[in-house]
Amino acid sequence: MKRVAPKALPASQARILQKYFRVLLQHFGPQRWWPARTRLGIILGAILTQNTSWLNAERALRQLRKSKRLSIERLRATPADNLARQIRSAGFFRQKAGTIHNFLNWLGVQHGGSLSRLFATPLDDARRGLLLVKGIGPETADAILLYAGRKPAFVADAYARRILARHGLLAPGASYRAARLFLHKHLPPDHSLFNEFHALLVATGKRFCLRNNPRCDACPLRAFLPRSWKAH
DNA sequence: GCCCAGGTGGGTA
DNA sequence: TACCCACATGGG
Repeated sequence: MKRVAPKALPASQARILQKYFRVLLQHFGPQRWWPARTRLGIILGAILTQNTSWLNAERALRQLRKSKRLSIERLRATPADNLARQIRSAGFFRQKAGTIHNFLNWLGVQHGGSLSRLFATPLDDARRGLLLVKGIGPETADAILLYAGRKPAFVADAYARRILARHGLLAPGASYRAARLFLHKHLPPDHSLFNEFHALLVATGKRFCLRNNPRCDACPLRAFLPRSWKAH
């Protein structure tokens, strides 16, 4: 019988992800996210940055700080139209003002207004609860759980999905759910790893993996791009 | 003027 | 389930 050289085992998805993480960390250094100081600031930032640049979200956050409304009680006491005016720079301001109130009211009813109590509940329960809040979808829920709650919930945002899809690790146009499942399946559930990895993917996406103008030739992950990726 | 940015929810087929 | 659309500001 003809002897066939054993095929080299394909690198496991887990190994590929580990490699990406090492390369990105080496290239960019630690990102030390989330760029907000307090848990409440992180949660508000997660809502304010929905489909919005962080610059505009940060302006809104600064305005809230300036008007001394950065507390659960004061935000709850601020009428919706007033709150909307303050966060105008973040765009979708009426919707986001509603979401902030929805979240704080839910927190009051379900967790006695205590973030510590919210984050003391098991990850899956906390996530299910957050998803019941109108205006909080899967990405915002994961950002809150990961960055404010230090829970291992990967934020499989647009940048993460775009990068993984271009590298053939996800199907093009893969859903949030599919991307999150993939990352959770192939990474150890470590919140500090999820935190740093997500932040590094955003750093990569912003600079090199733009929607219609990818700059793969300069990307630190260029060596891992599949040959099939020719859109540049 | 145009495209884009760390999404979400409601409607329709 | 899979699309389509409204929601809105500000930078390049």
